[in-house]
Amino acid sequence: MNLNYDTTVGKLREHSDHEIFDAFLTYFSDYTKHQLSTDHRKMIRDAFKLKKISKRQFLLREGEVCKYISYVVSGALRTYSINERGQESIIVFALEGEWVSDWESVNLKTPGNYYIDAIEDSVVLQISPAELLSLAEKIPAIDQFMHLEHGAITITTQKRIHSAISMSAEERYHELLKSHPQYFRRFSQNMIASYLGIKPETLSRLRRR
Amino acid sequence: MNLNYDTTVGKLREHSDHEIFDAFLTYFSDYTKHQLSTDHRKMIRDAFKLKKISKRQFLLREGEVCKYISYVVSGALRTYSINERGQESIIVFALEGEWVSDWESVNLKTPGNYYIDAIEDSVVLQISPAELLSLAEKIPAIDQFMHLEHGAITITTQKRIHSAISMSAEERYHELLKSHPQYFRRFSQNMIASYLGIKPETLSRLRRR
DNA sequence: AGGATTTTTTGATAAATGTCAAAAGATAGG
DNA sequence: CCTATCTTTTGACATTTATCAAAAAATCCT
Repeated sequence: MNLNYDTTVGKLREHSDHEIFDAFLTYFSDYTKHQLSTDHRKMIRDAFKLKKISKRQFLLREGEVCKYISYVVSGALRTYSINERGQESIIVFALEGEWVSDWESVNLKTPGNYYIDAIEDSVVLQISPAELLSLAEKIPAIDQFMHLEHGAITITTQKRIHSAISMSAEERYHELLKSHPQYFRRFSQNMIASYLGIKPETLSRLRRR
Repeated sequence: MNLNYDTTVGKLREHSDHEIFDAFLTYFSDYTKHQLSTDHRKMIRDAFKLKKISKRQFLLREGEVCKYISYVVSGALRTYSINERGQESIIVFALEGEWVSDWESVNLKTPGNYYIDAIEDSVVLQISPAELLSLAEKIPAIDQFMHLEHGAITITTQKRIHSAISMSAEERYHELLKSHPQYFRRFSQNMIASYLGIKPETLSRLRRR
């Protein structure tokens, strides 16, 4: 469906596909403290689809049914919506080591309301929820990994909801500075504002203080 | 630690503990389409602790380490925080069939920032995350149940974040009316306002239109 | 039922944030 | 290196939401 940018984007050639999968497998066998048999490693390799996307390329558009959950190997992506007035709101940033998807669309198989695109040239590993569940049934490490990941995602979202409903724009800004200083290095202020749910002008004024 | 209100709250006597567990087991063997062996049913019964709490009683206070994940059998609870200015913000409502916990505290075993209390007389089934994981390892139905529940929770929180950062108070109010009309029947406007992240006065004014 | 308590509404005003327009500054690509 | 484009800042003003106080309405308790 999307072009494969391998041939045009030099940076994406830095690591071979083999090295990427290897790093991924090592990462999460460490994470779960399970040994992975050669057999299991092969099953995992076969189940995930490696995808390289360049800056501004889309993984998903509004109205499409989201087919995959994507693990970010490198780079940065965002999930965002655009409302009737043309206003963009960034729901999540996904950096290396994080998962991204339109969770409603991918679970319910309904057309989604979100766009997902790459903020930087990125590499992701994609898998459908059904395949992931089936892997989890066969490979305990994957099963455990999913439980752990879910726990981590739930913590993050609980915090985000808390800050969105209980803090002023200024407090949210300061909290984000503390909790995610990387965001300010990697993303434009327009994007930070959109993530905080405020206008770029407001963010600019908060910063002046 | 907490008093058991069985003897004082008539309403809580409507169902015997046995009936409650039975309904719970049936509910989720239906949900997961797995048959539960007598053995597995017993293991689940033993792992979950039934707790009856009356209106305004706390399941968790700020500063405590949250020990349990609670499945709401009947009634309604809320998770909320109180900031420096004494301002209450409701992070989630949990009705029958939903799970409630301070996810950060319970997963990281750190003192939490939230209160959890009962809005109505309620019955919950409690289990520690460690025990739940260990059950999941032994009982496929539980394992599958957790994966499904996590999926559902992720959908809900994604929606909540979206509405919190991309909508005005008025839009959030109308959305909540559509998505959760039960809330308006069961909870005071003070609580609805706190859930929407606005003042009760503002909610009252939105309603007038 | 009746008084106490809590919740909801209303009004006047203040504070926070948004809107629109334009300038200044930064960045990307030829 | 220069121009076109995009991002950030600033200003004037509009709108939304909060704050504080008090009245009205609903609910709780005995």
